[in-house]
Amino acid sequence: MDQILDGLNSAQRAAVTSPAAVVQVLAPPGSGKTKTLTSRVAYLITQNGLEPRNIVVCTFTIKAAREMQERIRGLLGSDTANRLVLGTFHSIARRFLVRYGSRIGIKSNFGIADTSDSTAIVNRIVKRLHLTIEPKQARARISKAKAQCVSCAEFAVKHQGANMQEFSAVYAEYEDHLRVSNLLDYDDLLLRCADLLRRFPECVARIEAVLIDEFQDTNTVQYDLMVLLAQQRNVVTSVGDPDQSIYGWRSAEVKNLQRMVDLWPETHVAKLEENYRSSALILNLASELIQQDTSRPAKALEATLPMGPQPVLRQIPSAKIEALWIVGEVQRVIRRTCGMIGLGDVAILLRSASLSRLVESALGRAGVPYRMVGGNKFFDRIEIKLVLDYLRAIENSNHNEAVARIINVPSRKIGDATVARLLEDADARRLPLWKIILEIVRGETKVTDKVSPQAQRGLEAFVNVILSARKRLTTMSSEKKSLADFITFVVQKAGIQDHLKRTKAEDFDNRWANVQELVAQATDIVETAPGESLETSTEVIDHESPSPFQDETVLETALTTLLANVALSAESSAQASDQKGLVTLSTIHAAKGLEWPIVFIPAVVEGIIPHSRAEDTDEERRLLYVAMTRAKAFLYLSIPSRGSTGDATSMSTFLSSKALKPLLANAGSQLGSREIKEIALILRRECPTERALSVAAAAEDAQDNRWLSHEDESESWNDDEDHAYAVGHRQSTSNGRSCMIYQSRQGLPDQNVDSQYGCKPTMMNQKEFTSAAAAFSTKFVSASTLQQTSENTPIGEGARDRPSKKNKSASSQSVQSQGSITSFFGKPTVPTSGLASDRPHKLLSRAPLGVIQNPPRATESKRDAEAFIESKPLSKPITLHTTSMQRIESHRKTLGVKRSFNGWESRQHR
DNA sequence: CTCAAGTGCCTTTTT
DNA sequence: GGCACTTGAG
Repeated sequence: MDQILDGLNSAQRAAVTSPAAVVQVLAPPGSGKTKTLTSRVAYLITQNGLEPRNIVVCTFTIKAAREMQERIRGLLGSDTANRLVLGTFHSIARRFLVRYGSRIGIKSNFGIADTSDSTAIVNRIVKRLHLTIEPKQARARISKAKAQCVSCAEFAVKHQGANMQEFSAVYAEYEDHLRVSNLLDYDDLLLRCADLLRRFPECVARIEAVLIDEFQDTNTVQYDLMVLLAQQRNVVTSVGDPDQSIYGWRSAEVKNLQRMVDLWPETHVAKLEENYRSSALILNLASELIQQDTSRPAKALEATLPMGPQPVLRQIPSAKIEALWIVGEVQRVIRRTCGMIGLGDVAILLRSASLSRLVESALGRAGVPYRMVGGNKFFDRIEIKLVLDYLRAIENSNHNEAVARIINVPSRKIGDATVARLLEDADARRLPLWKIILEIVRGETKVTDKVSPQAQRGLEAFVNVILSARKRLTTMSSEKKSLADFITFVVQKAGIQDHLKRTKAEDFDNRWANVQELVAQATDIVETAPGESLETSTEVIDHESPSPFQDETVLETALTTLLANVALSAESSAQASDQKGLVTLSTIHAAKGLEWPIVFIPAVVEGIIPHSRAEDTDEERRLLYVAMTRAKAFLYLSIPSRGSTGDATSMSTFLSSKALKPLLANAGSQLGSREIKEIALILRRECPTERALSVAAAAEDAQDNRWLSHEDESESWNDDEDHAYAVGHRQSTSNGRSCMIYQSRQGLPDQNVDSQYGCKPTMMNQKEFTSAAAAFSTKFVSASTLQQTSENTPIGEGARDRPSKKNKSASSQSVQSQGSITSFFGKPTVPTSGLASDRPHKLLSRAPLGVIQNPPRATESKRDAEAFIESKPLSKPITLHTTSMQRIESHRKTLGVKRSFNGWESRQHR
């Protein structure tokens, strides 16, 4: 008991120990929301004697679910934690449907249609009905209707316009298609579960308490679901904060907070008002920001931590330099704090996943390992999708979308035209695609007008793959390893390895490694989704109804669970851990509920935050508020004057308020030892010794390594331009002079280099170049070495000798060791994979290397650089080229960036 | 005619 | 990376 209440403040304690059946906790950022919720769970179990397996805990993300489980494990031990019914709304709903769905006509082995499936279905319907509406919009609208519990019949009645008639037709067709295919989409999981619980309350007869995290993000179905789950005892605890409502676009209803109080008038509303996460200055800024929303009720949020370093708002010439600056600042803070702060303490939070590219590139360049959260997932990689689609087709052959996607992958000479005809036929006859294919292969249909002989052979091969896999599925032993074995079998039978070799030659190693990783983790993914208790403790739940999986082999059940967990984006526990010491890149949405000592928010610019397509400005502001309040000690906002496309931008209106100005510094703190001590206090970490700090400070000053390198070897290779060039700009560390390096494709001095940096480029041959380099007492890699390196390093080689960032090939290492400036030329993979493989490095062989000597203090460029570093406005913006994904990939390869199940690191999306 | 491969456009946020 | 569209090979 003491252990549960220990370390809670009075408000938290009041909420945790409240005798009221219904408790609504209003918990602003950093006020101990999770702590309160987990303590409440513990309290209900130990004090009120509730059974763990009769308690439902709903979160919105897998991450939150896992975190919750960890915390409860810490309080009550694994046994108890594992017995809770804990997970995302969707996963809990799925579990109920698997168990009891048969009562409302849902087969227990239903599949889950993900967004791409839904889109494909709607697409085909729209085409088939020759409608004019936009499929994507239609899909979004269906999802919205479902989230608000509007069935298609209701919708048709409510909306009578011509456009709406079309839409209702699509809605109806869509529902029909899902039903026929034995599929449920994300909204169905919730909707049908609510349906089930409404009609068969006995399914939740045993539920003694329901706890909801991030309650402000519930939509109508989820709210209904909460009420229905709790209908037996009406014991509910919700935790939320209207200020952090950022899912309005997903039909979240903040007014559910009020609905809850209206429904249960005895609700005890508990307000938490003390923040334990962020420094006082960060909190000041965030509060000031959120108060711009005048419709919002005033609210107290008190800082409990010292002031800390002032939050920074940085104006930066371009998005590219912004990325470089972020990396530089990360490294500076880490150096200055002598290891008190590490890479794992850093998060870069983005409004949209697509903003990550430049940052990734800069991190990659600097050799900083990172991981990504949000955005596209591991499971969205094309090769993973492929394997999963095979598995889905095997598990449920009615899954038209999966079948259609794999039918000609690897190529079986079945073209798009054939597939389209087959699909059309399937739709017309209301039969699954698979049945049509079977008919053709078995010769039951005359096909000459539909399918060419070669396509016929292809179909036969395809059917063979699926059928033999299915046979295997029902006959294979059901030992622990068998799921992995089964997937391996499917991959072999389908010829996926060869297919990847053929189509993804340059990246085969990576792709194949991904497939193998999926195989390796399959069992883990099935087993480690938190709180599978509804399934595992079947004996206790339900005596009268037989196990839904009665007719299936263990292996089939495992496969079904694997696919469901994948669709609900579970990650294996192995992937979830093992990510310490990496910088985190995340969307702001995915960062909710998390915290880091250092937070960067790039591109706080009109059009991005608030997003140009956002409908609700206040929600965009709350988004920025959520992002800011993730920070414990350091908060950096930045605004590039030019976006990645080079067009001018303006500061976000959220920041232009006069009230915010005095709260923001324009450059990072100097980090004197007094400040660092305060930071140690904020982070509750041990402060480095005075001595260590002064050594670090001295080293920093002596090194005076604050030059930003604008060098950009790979990005500047741009065939579309007359002057593909690369520019380096760095102060030599040993003699204090600065120099510039450039490389021109034509071997001509480059006008851009000239005007941008305000100094004359000097052309040199290789020999002159080398001696010029020596004059800077820095060794340069020679052009010939470079060429050799490139040739000796086959494309894709970097991937083979992973893991870890130390996997730079030997040649690269020797180059790197020659001095700081060589890192510019020193990465063999840059020329190697930056260029198309069929023209091996001809640009390089033609290009002379040059050094431009830059007389100390004389040039505009130097003033620019200095001004930038001293954070005075630049006299002239420096434009650099935009980057491309391919090149980022090559950086990642060079670095051996960790693959992450939850990563963008490869952003293929199907 | 069919299919494969290439080009040029676009890309908010998530279960 | 997806999608619509074009081009070239068989």
